[in-house]
Amino acid sequence: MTPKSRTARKSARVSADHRERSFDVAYRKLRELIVRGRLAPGSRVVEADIARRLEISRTPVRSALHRLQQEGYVVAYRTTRQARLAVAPLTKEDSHELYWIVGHIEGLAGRLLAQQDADSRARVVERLLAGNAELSKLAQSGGGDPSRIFDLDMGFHQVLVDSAAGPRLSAIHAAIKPQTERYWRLYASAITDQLGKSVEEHARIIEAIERGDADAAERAIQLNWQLGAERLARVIESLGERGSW
Amino acid sequence: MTPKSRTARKSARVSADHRERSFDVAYRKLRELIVRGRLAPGSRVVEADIARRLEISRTPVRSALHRLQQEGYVVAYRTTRQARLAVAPLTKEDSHELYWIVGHIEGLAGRLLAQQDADSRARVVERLLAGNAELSKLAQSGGGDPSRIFDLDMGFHQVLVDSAAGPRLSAIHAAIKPQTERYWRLYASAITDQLGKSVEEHARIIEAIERGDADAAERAIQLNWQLGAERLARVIESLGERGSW
DNA sequence: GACTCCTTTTTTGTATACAATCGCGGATTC
DNA sequence: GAATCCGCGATTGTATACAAAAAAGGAGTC
Repeated sequence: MTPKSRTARKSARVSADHRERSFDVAYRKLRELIVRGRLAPGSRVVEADIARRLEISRTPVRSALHRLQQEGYVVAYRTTRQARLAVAPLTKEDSHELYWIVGHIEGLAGRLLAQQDADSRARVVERLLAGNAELSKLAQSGGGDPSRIFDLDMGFHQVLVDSAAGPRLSAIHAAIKPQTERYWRLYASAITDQLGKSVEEHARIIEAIERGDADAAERAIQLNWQLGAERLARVIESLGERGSW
Repeated sequence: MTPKSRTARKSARVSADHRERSFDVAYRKLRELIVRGRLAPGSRVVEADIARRLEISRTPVRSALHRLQQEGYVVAYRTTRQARLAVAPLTKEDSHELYWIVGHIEGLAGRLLAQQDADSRARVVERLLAGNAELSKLAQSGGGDPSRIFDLDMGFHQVLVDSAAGPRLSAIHAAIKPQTERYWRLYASAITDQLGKSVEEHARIIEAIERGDADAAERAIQLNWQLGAERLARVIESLGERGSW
């Protein structure tokens, strides 16, 4: 019964014949569970449990877990012949490494973007300005729900990468960047307080891209993430590590 | 018969009870086949074929292929419900993106290294100097077999990463860096001609690390890879793309 | 009570069966 | 001859059975 009774397939979507591979479903759902914190940092991950929970067999779950492990959402301990997996803990050291890596990856994308021709840059700059203006509004009004802020910030960085990065850079960014959301969520309230600073940093990024200054663009993006890591570290320091175990 | 007759296991290594998971064996062997060019760039990769060739079942082969795909050794086309895999082609654009990414990843490691205390740095510098001296000797004598040169160069970069990078940075580097070997091998003769330049660039990296100048160290490492990409691009230009299809 | 040894249970890794999908070639039609 | 459709072999994705390994528990000993 567990793995979706096979006869009941005709009842699936008729029009959008768009059946996703269970592998992808498992990956997406698991990643979401981890990022949203519904799977606690440090907690064991057992293939059979996940399979039951998602109502699929262990096979696609295993594939998804392998990928999540390689990307860093899940870590293995006792890595002898049989691996035991756990949700990656959230620590100050890890957040530091993670933010610096993302800063460098995105910084490289920004460099490539700043090297594009003026027309392409202008189109991107327009979109970046629009997004950052929204953020600025929320920063000044003080309120605004965290998830909206997060979406806007994510959009900003996504535009950077999408408009300049090649397949490799995009893939690395797509694999790593979402992990910053785990830290963001954990300390959301404290971070959104300092939203104004981030908006200001974004403005400098946009300026550098607009005038086609690749070095400056890269440095500005790195600085944004570097300062973000410092802000996060201070919050972690004052609140204590919530997710190490 | 194909998947290793199960009864014949007692005959395996008696002392070193170190049975590697077939998953890991498959990953290692496949990666080696691709890097050494024994699986041609652009050629189809069929699970069952690999399984037969390695004398294991499709299950571990699939796991290995998933990982290789995520790392970029293998690419998927027709990515609808059924993926079809092929060995990643070697192109000028890809080499450019790859080298820049590696330069940034290693550059970050170099930055961290330059920030360590003077004692740690001195120990690392010593190892780097030794390796680079060997390279310099080979560069001046002109001869020297390419694989020795490659090993020395790889060792140099490996020391950089191992002595400073955290788990995430190390993992990314370990996944991506070996792919540069594919390009190296393809144009080995032309590259080794210019070995002297690379040795000189390494020397600047070592200097920066020695005096603890993080910015300079990072820039020097990036420059080494950036110039490497340019040297490679010139060679590809003159010889034509050998592995695109 | 702490330790060791052994048994039982849980969990992972591998092989294999089967179903869904894809791709290619050949037959058919105009 | 070119285009279209059909059907069959090739290939991938999923489920499941089983074996190896690790962990958990329990009896016995000191």
